[in-house]
Amino acid sequence: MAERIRLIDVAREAGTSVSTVSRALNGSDLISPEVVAHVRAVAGQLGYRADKRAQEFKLGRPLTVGVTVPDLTNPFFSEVLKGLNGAARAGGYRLLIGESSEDPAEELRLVDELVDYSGALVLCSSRLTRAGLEKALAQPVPVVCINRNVKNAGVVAIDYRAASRLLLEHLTGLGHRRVLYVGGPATSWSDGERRRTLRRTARALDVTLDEVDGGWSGNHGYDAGPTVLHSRATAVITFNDLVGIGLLSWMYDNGVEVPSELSVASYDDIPIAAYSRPPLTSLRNDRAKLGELAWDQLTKRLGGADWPAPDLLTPELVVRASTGPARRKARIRA
Amino acid sequence: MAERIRLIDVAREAGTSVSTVSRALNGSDLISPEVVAHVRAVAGQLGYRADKRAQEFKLGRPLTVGVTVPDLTNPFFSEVLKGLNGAARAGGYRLLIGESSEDPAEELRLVDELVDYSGALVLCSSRLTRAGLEKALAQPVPVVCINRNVKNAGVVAIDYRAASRLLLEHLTGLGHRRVLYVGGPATSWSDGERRRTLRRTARALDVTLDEVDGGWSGNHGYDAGPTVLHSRATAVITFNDLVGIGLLSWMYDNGVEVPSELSVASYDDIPIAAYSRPPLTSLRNDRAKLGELAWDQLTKRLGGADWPAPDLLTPELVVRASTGPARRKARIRA
DNA sequence: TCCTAGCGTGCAAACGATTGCAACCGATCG
DNA sequence: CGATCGGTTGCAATCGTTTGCACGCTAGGA
Repeated sequence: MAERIRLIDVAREAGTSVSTVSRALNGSDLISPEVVAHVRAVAGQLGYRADKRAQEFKLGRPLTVGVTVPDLTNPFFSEVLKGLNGAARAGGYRLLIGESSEDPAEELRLVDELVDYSGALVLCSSRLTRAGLEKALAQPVPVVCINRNVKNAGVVAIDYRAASRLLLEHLTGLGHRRVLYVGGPATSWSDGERRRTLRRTARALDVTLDEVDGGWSGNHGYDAGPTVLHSRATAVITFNDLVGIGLLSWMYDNGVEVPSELSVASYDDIPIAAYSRPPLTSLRNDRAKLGELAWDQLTKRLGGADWPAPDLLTPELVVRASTGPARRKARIRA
Repeated sequence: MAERIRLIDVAREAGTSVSTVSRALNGSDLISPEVVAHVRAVAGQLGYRADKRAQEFKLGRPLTVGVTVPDLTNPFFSEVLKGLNGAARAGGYRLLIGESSEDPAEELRLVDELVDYSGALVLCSSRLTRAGLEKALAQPVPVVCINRNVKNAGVVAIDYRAASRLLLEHLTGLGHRRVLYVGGPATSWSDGERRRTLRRTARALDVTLDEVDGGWSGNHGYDAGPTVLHSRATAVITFNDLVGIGLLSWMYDNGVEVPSELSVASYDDIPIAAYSRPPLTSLRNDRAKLGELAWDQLTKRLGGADWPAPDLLTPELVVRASTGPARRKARIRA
């Protein structure tokens, strides 16, 4: 916890002015090589480190990106953060992270706070209301939305149309004609997209699609067990893998064989999807890439360009043991 | 993306000086109530928002806590972050998060960078070498270590002595006399603690303890499958749940019945531990609390006090279906 | 009526860096 | 030998805010 060495300390020690030291350290060509060497030496010896905050303050824009996520503990968001963090760091930026706990009001507060420190904002699966989003976009910094489609902002999202098609075609290929979707949080744009695209594709494939509300966690999936059991569907698609794994667990606990009695498939393919029993059929998407693309859009925009077209990431279906041929008849139990 | 309103703009509009505006807005008692009201009104009307960075710059210490974690996608760390984030925000601080990717050199670089912006540092399960840690502690900001014991720093950790005892007593209670520990990353202090306390407790309980190296992910656990199978242990303790679930998966794929042929238990009890097949016996610890305690230590220290004594969190054993009575004879196969 | 006390307000310095501009130096050229 | 020029260097302003200090005004007491 030593005292901080400032520019002026180096200057005094080197017998020059602060401006000379600043220029020498920043590689200006207006300074004679000997002086540069000398100053560098002195600075090194004193252990001088520029006060980044003062630097950025003087220079203007903060080299910080504010990010909001609904839930830090959700692997989906962790990986997006990982990708974004890596890209931003490579670009000399840092991440200021805020967690909204799935609460739109809290997210709005976060945005308000983050913008004070950030030169740009990334809203990850924003749960904001439309009005809230408007407010966020009115902030004096560029905003990128991940998994939410908005005008006048950068947009990076998963191609849910392709995703839903992959899922439903896989299931129809196995003979399923009646599919149940266990949904996510009502505030989630991507849940809406999943529903919209599923409905549309179901119609095209002549599949009957039912929907029930769920949530975003394993518990939500577990709790949906009874409802799923009493539905007439032979296959279930869950909002995400956490819900899917929770549902599998309920099925196991209640003696329902997967996939012989019921097929389960899901979105996201988080790492543990491969380790559930049975391993979960899911849609792999490159979440880290989502973060990287968000950063790309941001740099373009910060570079003065207009917002690029939305980046859509096409997922890939990973078929595992949780899906299989449809059983012949509806099971009636309990 | 409108122009920023500064203090001077408000002053001009209100017909006073910047100092008056500043004082009025900050609630100084040196200003007459009418002026305060007027200034407040004007500021509100103009939509003035203080430039936090300028403010903090002037005021000194940054209201930011730098945090390092080995891996953002590990649920353990996500939850610690969640707790820390909540506590810090409540205290008016923000989190600047860095991910070291389990790499000590990268962690050192991160520390170096984070101190430029932070008034305090939290190292979460630091993978730093001893020398690296020395350097980190030499930084001009207070440092708290989570799950790593260091002098001259705040320390918050899980009580591994209690943890290992709970695990081994549970297993010996089921008749196991030979236990294998599948270890974590070599750079992990907590892996060292797990080993140390397991050995010690094993000696006390007259249990034979073998050890093999593993890692921190599901893949590491899966890969350890063959080694585990060929060992003479009837029960396995894994470094964490991810490793444990990976191992369970290998056992399943290779027809080894858990727990009848082999018991598996682990540390941490992350949410999905309850949803593995079979559900994993594990040690529940309040990870969010780790983050909160780290913040508590920090505030005390920032308040001028010395570092408090280390906080030790005692975990609780959650017995699930992955552990059962020891089989009678060593299985010899393959 | 004059002095003083005290409240309210504004000026200016400060935080630590960057940078435009002016000044100064020696050397070169006319 | 003096003017000029190119190459270095330092002075001072600046970013947006807070705050010590001094100043002016009003009111109250002598």
